[in-house]
This record gives sequence, C-alpha cells and structure tokens, in this order.
Amino acid sequence: MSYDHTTIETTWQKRWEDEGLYRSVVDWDRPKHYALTMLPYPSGDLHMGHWYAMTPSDARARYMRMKGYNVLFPIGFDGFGLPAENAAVQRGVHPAKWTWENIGRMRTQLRSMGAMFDWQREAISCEPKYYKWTEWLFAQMFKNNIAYRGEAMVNWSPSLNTVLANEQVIDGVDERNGQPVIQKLMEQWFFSITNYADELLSFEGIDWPDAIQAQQSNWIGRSEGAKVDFTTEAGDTLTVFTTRPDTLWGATFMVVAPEHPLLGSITSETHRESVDAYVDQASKRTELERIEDGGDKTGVFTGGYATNPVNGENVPVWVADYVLISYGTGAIMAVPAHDERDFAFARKFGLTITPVVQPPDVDRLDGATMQGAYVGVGTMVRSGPLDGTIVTDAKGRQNPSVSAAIDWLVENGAGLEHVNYRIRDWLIGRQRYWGSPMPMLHRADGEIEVLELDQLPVVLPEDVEFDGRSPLKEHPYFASAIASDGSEARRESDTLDTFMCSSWYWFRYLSPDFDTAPFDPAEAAYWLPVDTYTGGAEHAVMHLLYARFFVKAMRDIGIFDDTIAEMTTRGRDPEGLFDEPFLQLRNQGQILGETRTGDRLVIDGNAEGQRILATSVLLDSDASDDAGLVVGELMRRTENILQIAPTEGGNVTVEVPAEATVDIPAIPGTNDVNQLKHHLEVERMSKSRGNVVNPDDLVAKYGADTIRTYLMFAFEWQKGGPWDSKGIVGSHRFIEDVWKLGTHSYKPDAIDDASTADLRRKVHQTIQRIDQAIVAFKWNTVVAALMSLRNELVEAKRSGAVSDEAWTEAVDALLLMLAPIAPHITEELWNQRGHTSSIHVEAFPEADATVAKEDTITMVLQVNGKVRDRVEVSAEVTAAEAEAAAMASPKIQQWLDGTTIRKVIVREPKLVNIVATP
RNA sequence: GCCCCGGUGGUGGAAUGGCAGACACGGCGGACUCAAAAUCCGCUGCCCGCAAGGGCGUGUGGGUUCGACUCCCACCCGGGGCACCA
Repeated sequence: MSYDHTTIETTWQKRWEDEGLYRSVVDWDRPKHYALTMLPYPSGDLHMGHWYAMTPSDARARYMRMKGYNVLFPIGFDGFGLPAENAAVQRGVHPAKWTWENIGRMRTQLRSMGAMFDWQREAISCEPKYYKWTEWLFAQMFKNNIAYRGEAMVNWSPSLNTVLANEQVIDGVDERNGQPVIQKLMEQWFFSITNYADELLSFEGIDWPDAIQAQQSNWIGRSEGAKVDFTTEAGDTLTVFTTRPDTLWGATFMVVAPEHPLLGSITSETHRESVDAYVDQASKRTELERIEDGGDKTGVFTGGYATNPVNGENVPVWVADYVLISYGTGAIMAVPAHDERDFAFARKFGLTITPVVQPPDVDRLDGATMQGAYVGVGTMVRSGPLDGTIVTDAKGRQNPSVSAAIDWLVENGAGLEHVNYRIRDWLIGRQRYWGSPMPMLHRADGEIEVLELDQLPVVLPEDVEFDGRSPLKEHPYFASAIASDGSEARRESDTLDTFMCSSWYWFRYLSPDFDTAPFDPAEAAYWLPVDTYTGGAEHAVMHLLYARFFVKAMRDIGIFDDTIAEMTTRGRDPEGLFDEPFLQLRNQGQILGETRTGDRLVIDGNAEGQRILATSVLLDSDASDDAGLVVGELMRRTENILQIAPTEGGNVTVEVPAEATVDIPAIPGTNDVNQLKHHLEVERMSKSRGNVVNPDDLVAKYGADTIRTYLMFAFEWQKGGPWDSKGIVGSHRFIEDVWKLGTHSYKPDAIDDASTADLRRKVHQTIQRIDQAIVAFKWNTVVAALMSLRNELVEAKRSGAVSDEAWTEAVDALLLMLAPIAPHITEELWNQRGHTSSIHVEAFPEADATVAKEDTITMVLQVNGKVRDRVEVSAEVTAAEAEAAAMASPKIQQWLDGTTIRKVIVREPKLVNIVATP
C-alpha cells in the first residue's frame, strides 16, 4: 500500500477531534504543562510563518504530553484591529464580517496542520463575552489608579486619525504603516506602566532570551542621577535631571524644551517675539524632520536667567528643540565642556565653556580652545568643595564624583537623588472603531464615571458607516447615556488599544465561557502560569512588555486572590507564581522569501597569468555576459580574492586590490569588497513582494507531516532564513521511508548478534540525543537524529541480520519519537501495527544507558595535536593500555622517529596525544 | 555612539576544550529503463599526488592550552535594539 497523505491526514484529524483526544482537563494527580503560542491575528490566510512558529510549539507540547504531563495547548484569535477597518474603507466590507470570515478560513487551515489545539478553549477577543472582561479589567485598573486620564504630548497619526503608543512609533513613523506621526498635547487614557519600570527590569525567575531582556532594558532606559533645582528671575523653580551632577560647577547655561511650561515666565519682553517664533516653528516640525537634521542644533535665547544652586552664578536660559519635553524634566543644565551636544550648541552660539573635569597627564583644559567635549575620566576642578574628587567612567553612585555631588546636593538642599526612566506611560485609548469599548462615562458636570460589572459589556454597535474616522462619537448609544445619578452623560468613544486584548488572553483560554470573572480560579489554580511561550521577537517591547506589566498590575489589584486561595487549598504553593506571565520564552526566526539566483558581478580589469586583477566590481543581476571582462555569479570570497562562476566554463579567480572600485547598489554609500559575500538576495516573505509560499498548496502536494518535518529540519529555528523549495524533497523522502519501514513485515535472514546490538545501541543513543535536543529547542538536530536512525533501519532491512525484537523495538521507537513532529503518519502506522490506542498518549521512549553505551571506541592518536592514526579500543580501556596501544602503532612510531617525547596526554578511551620535539 | 546576537563546504546547517563539516539539499559517476520520472548504489571542504600519503582549512590578527569552531583580547563584516535620553 502506498503512502496516501491526504486520506491519512484528514481521517485522523477528524477522528482525534471526534474522540476529544486533545481535550485538556484539570487533573491534580498529574503534573501540568501550559504551552502557549502567540495569539494569531486573523489576517486572512495562514502563511508559512504561522506554520514555522506553531509547529515546534505543537511538537514540544506533544513531547511534554508523552513525557507524562497533562498539557494545555490552546488557540484563539486577536479579533480587533485596524486591518479590519481598512478593509471596510477599501472594499466596503463590515469589519465584523471581514474578521469572522477570516477566522473561519484560518480555523480550517490551522486544523490542516494537525496541531493538538484544544478547540473547546478557543477565545476570540472581538466577541462580547471576551471583551466584557477586557472592559472589566480596564475598570479595575482605573479604580486602582493604574489607568488614568491625563494630558501629555502624544503621538498623533494623521493618516490613521488616532493616537499611538510610544512603542508603536519608530523613528517618528508608525511602525506598521510607515506614515509619519506628529507630537500633540492631548488629554488621553494611560496605564502607569512607568511605576513598574524597576520591577520590569528584573528577569529573575524567568528563562527568556538575552536579546529580549536587552531590548526591554533598553526600552525602559533606567538612568541614575539627581534632580537639581535652579531658580529663575521670576522666583520659579526650574528643575533639571542630570546623570552628571558632578559637572554642575561647569553648567554655563540652561536649555528648556519649546513646550516647557515655564518658558513663558522665563522669557523677557525683549525676546518674546523671537521665542514665540521659534516655538511656533518647532511645533510644526515632525519628529522625523528633527531626526533628519542630525546634529545641527537650533535655538534662541529667552532673555531670562537662572541661578545655579551650587555656586550662585547666573546662567542664561535658552530654548532649543534638542531638549525633549518627554524626557526628564524637559529642561537641562548645559555643561558644554563635558557633553557633546551642549558643546556643539555653545560653539554655535558663542556661549561660555568651563571645564570642571581635568584629564590626567594633560595641560589644564581651556574652554576657549577645546576641540570637543571631554567625557573621560579625571579629577574634579573649579568645583569648590568637591575639588580633587576622582571622576571614573562608572555610572551613577558607582562613580565617586557623582556620588559626592549627590551627597553635597542633598546636604545643601539643592537637589535630590533621582532615577529617571526613558519609558513613558502606555497610551491606551484609540480614536478608532474596531476595538474593545471602554467602560467609562463622561458626565455633563465633567466628572468621569466607571461602569460596574452589571452594566458590562458596553457593546460595540455594528450599525455604522465608515469613512476612515471612528463613527462611535456620533452613534446614539455613545452620544447619550444616563449616569448613575440620573444625569446626562456621553460614553467614552475611544476604544482600547488591541494590545490590551492580547495582554490577558492566556487567562481567558482557561475558561472562555466563564461568566462571573475573567477566568475560573479552579482552572487557573492548576494551569497557571504559562510554562513555555513561543512566538516572534518583534513583540519584544510591545506585547511581551505589556503582558509582564499586566500580570503585575492584576496581582497588585488582587485579581488572583481567589486563584491563590484555591491553590492553597490544593496544597500548591502560590509564592511567586503571579509575578510573571511566561516562565520560559523562545522566539522563532523569520522565514524569508526564496533566494533569487543570478546575483551577477561585472568585473573589469587586467588578466595576469591565471588570475585577474580587478579595477572595478559592479553587482548587476541583469548584466549580459559581455558587460565586462568577467561576468558571473560570486561563488566564494576569501579576503579580497573572489571565485566567479561565469555562465560557461570553469571558475575564474579575481583579485580585488584596495584601489579597485566596488559598487553594490543595494548597500548605500561607498562599498568595499568585504560586503560582497553578505549581499544575498533575500527578501522578507510578504504578499507585496509576490514571493509567498502557500502552505495549502504544499499540504496538497506533500502532506502536513512532510511540511512540519521540513520546517523543523531546514532551519536553525531561532534564526530562520530564506525559504528553499528544493530542500523539501529530503524531508519527503524521509517520510516515505518511514512509511516503507513501518509497513514492512520484517523477516530476519541470518541473525547476527553484533548487528542486532548495533541497531539497539543506535536506538537508545537516538533517544538520548532527542531528549537533549528538544529541551534546547534544536529541532533541526531532532529531525537529523531521526533521519540517521532511518538510515540504520534501511540498512538493517536490507541485511536482514538483526533480530525480530530489535527490529520491532527500533521501528516503534522511530514512530514514537517522530510522533510529535509528524503526528498523522505515525498514528496511522501505529494503528496498522496493531495498537488500539493513540500513539499520542503513549509514553516517550526511555533511553537505556547500558544499551546505548559503546563497547569499542575509535581512539584517536595524535602527535603534537595532529591526528596521525586511529585504533579500535575497548570502551573500558585503561590509561596505561591506551598509551601502550598508541606506542604500538607503526604510524605513530614513524612520526616519533628522531624525536624526544616530552609528554603524553591520555584521555582514554577517546584520545592519546604525544608531545614530542626533534 | 551604546547594548544584544551572529560569521563553519556550492547551500541549509552539526559539533560537553579532544577525529571539523553529523543530517540533508545540490552536484558528479553508475544501476534499472526504449526513454524520462521515481527508486537504488558510490563519490563529493580546498590544494598537491597515478596512488599511498601529505599540506591547508571554522571572518582577520594575537593570546591561553599538550590540544581552540568552542575560552580570552583587539579588529573587520552582517543582523537586531536604543539614541540630541541630559
């Protein structure tokens, strides 16, 4: 019978679902494992990236189940979001209709993967029974002062007609649509994530990739320093934040941001006109335009002065947009002698520069002649009481000068020690339609009222028209409501950022229909927290940071109290289980578009014997064969030597001297020869580039098992890479071979004990390798180990020299170990081989170390670290025997001839290294 | 500028400080076939050599070590994050 993947896969998918094989039920007698894959957005079709992300997630969940864990592996959809509204505007489809149709299609496609999702726990964030609790959670945050309404400079996207969170803006443009955003002072809803900054900087107790930890730490941006109070002429306190309070004595002017609230009172009448003009012009510039200016600084003098508290000196106050209102206090003390930006500003406008840190071994610095700011180590000078204090390159209190300066400020009442963070509060409201409503009322008297549970959910109305703006403000249900005291009110028409929906979804999976709380404590007490979370690293400072904040906030509000009580009743210690959402996080890489062949180099130069000395190298994929002296593909580069494969004939060696010109159009600026190898034609797999591989077509052609196997085998999972459609045949051959082995009725020919032992050893070594590889998420080596076992079985089948028992053990082990990766074919073969229960509830094979152990080992014999011979020795060889065996080798004797042995290193049974000199 | 990750055959990629290149793809040669596909067998890092064998080889340069893809230092290149952040 030949392998018919379509029949096998559809049959088993249906049977598993009918029999409820993947239903997960609380069972306190068994250890639990909560495996989670990132909530997919229902964009329309499942693409290869989803398969790539979810297959290892599924395989690992299956492995844990075979290892004896009670595994929960749920799935759902992130139903709200802008693409649905865009579809409405562009194609006239209602967002709800568009979303639900996509969900329907993706459900079918997800089922074709054969993943062990427990569909009865499916949660969809745009359903009222879900977003009722999103609203309720917001209400709890509001009541506990974690959500608040406040005025701040926010990112406004004119193209989307909504505000965006800081995390959604990169280099002044929307991270999703690339359109510019502008800064606007607006009253908005925020979550005070800033209050959790310090806790979020600690990753204790969780196993997350270094890169994510680094990104989150960068984003939070903790700086230690001091707040220092300067006094303006009008008597106001102008506070600055500085990480270098030790340079206060060198502060020769101050700069405030154009939006600074004290700017008006600082500005003198004679300067008001020019200040107003500057502020007006600055407000019109987008962040993007400012960034494009680079280091060139603009600004004007306010005409006002302030007093430096450390020495009583009057310093001029300037306004300039290189000082940002959103960071620190929006005002700085400028120390041009020791800060690059202040130095550039001072030189441009002719301001005083006073050095207060003296570098070692250099003449006394002179502000008038300095070429740049000095930011290195030295000794404090011109700093009154602190003269002579050592300045190191350490940050904060670690630096003696900073520490001394803070102490001085505190003692003299001139300032306070302060830690500043870069992260800003999470802007949570959106002026959009397709999102969770907010459970808030604005009363006629201006007060804000939060709705109670019995009034939830505020249902999103569906009878609306679209023109790119939110229709909620005008909708009768939102425009007029009655407050608790019977007065007139309007509903809040902002909706919640969809990242809030995805900040708690793994709790909703526990009990998607639970009606009296966001989740059922009886489920939560058993399943929480998530043990393993997998998904893309692009969510590092958005979803993954928000999720951590959310759990901490929920914990502080007391939302887990019932769960903790239930845990305690069950004898499970709740200590520390609600500080972090996901104990282990692993990120997959990205699947890119298929590499285009035909990157061609056009080389001109002179032939010198065998090689060519280039004068110019140009990368031009469309170049014709006669466009230069040599035209062809770059096969290899070693330093400045290129191997070029022309269309016809053998490789040509080209030397590229330093003076030759190299031109790679895709890499801007001056190119050099070192960049050549790295210029591969790889593109991100996306619809717009037309290089998408459709998983549905591949499923039809090869079957889900082959694709799953290939995706795990072809890449280093955490790295990803360009799709290679040719490589899939290797995985397909493997699956076909498994079919042949699994359906073969083995009859031994002439049983040979050594062959039998060899096969058994291979089986048990493979189990050991796979256990290690799965723990490390090294899926390519898991598949490689199974392929290697396949090779042994093919050989055993041909020889007929292994015993019946060994054959059966090996084939069964192969099927069991492959089951997490290729669930359908293994289930079918398991069934055909006479087993009545599912392979997916079987125990994973246990390695027997005694069987796995080698009896003889190839020992390497080295002379001076170079391998000169190999001998077979017993695994139990002693050091003396090993050395004797080495000395007995004729080849080794030859190499030792005429030398003196200095030392013999024996690492039995693997190696003997003889150190000898002439 | 600061922080994180990486650089190994034609390609994807393996290697607790101990045989570099497992496992695949591709390529080459052969078998089967009228032929092709599929399948099966063999070879496949580079260089010298008919061979036996030898030399070189994990981005570059140094170091530690009997021994380094692996550890340390410096540099080059690529990818990602942060950035007039005071």
